[in-house]
Amino acid sequence: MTLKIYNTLTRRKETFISLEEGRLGIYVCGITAYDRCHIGHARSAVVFDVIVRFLRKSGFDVTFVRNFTDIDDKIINRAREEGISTEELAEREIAHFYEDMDALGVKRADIEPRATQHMTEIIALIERLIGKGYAYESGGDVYFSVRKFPDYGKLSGRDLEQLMAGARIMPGEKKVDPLDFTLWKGAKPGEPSWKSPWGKGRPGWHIECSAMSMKYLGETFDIHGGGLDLAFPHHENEIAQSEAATGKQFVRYWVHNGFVTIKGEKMSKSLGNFITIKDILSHYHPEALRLFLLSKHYRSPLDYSAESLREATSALDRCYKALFEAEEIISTPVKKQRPLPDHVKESEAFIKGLGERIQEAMSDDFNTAKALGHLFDAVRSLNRIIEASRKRPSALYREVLEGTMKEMVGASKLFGIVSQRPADYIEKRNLAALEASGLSLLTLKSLIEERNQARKEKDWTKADEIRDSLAQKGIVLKDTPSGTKWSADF
RNA sequence: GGCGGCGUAGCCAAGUGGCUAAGGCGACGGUCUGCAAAACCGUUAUUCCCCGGUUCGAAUCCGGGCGCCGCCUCCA
Repeated sequence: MTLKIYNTLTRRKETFISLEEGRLGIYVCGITAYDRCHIGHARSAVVFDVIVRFLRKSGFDVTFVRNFTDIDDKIINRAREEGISTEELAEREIAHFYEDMDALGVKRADIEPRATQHMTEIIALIERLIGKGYAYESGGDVYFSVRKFPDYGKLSGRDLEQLMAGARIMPGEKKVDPLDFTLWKGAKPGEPSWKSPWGKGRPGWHIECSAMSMKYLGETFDIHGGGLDLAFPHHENEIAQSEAATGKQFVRYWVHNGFVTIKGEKMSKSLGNFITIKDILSHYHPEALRLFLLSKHYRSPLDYSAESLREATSALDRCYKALFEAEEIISTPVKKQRPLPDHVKESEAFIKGLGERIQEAMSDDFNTAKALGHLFDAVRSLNRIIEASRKRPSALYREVLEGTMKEMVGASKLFGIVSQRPADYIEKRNLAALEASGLSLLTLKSLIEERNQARKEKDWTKADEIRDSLAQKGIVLKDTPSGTKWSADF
């Protein structure tokens, strides 16, 4: 199946062809380690996590690189505010990042390079640019001469004259041209610094990504990703640095994810309207967050609200509930070998095609929203099979349910959802509800017993009173043929 | 101001020239139930922001409006 990817560079959906057959390299800009991650970071992480899973599932041998920026102005300022070293701060925030990513089920990249561990490569790249006349040293700083790189602006679609209008030379900068950007910053007293041919200093933000991506993936590689806000100037500058140095195309496909907004506005550190991953996960299941983040196409803006997370939770519940019911039926012995109705066979065949439909949707520029729609179609079909097996049990359902469940759980792996055992998911929710209700399991059971006694005596008023009072505490009762069951209010 | 994107049901969201406009959340009716819950079945956009145009045919392409958002400064 051909894979189509929207390439920011060409502004078109293109057929993806890897540089080397069966293998590909992907580099995604990681975080600057100075603060906790918010949902915007979660979106980027989850989107590329799913993209990498999909590429691997499609048969590619993927090398996935995601960096950490562990030295820059923000880190220096924040460390100073907190009275700790930049290393301590970066170390702490990288640990926080892993904590969040592990909770979210985002897999580690194959290589996770840090800027401070690649000074040799960074300095070598800057020297190469100076040697070729694309960069110049000025009073301990090194700058890139934007005007010497004719392709500048090709990614973000701007020309130099437009950029001139907004360009300024900040106090303390020693640029020749306001458009030029920093490759190396001379150290001010008290700042962390590394030795270089231009004196002590530290790298600019853009050069580290060029140096590290090319080190691990080669001078030309397949995919470079990141948030849409990085397209300009960060990625534009990466192209300029890398292509000026090598004379080769830097990246073949540029993939940018859209923003998470809140009340329609971009969520960002600078606006202060962000919600951290940690905060969200204290209220919602990590898989509900993943489902929410994947519910819309990765390039579109995605508006966060508590309501949207609740909806995602309901949708996730729907998946788990269906699988849980299916497991229950499987574990209930049935002797009769009644033949299965045609509609059950149709549903079974339909579910068996799920993986293929998801593959197709994902092959069209990673259309997770469409793919998830297919998953929910399968949930409905599974529920139909469950319904039928409840009406007319047959031992033959066992194999049907096992096969369809396996297909659905297997397909969901791509999205990193439904990864728990359904019984565990349901039980965890139920126990949480029980705890929140303030009742003990014993009390709850005796209340259910009391109600069933009332039901036997057809004292509906009393039975309903008990049920209503439990419902108010978040415990829902269901009277099923196999007895009364309690659960959280899903 | 320059560049880019978006506007599909009550809400979220796929679909970007032709089969009944996916799916989720919610609401309503039915089956089940003592009544419920869950699940299933059905209903919930004769129409895709508005106005023109191209076409045998447009939510989808083109032109013009209106509205919203992003980038142009650090930001996933």
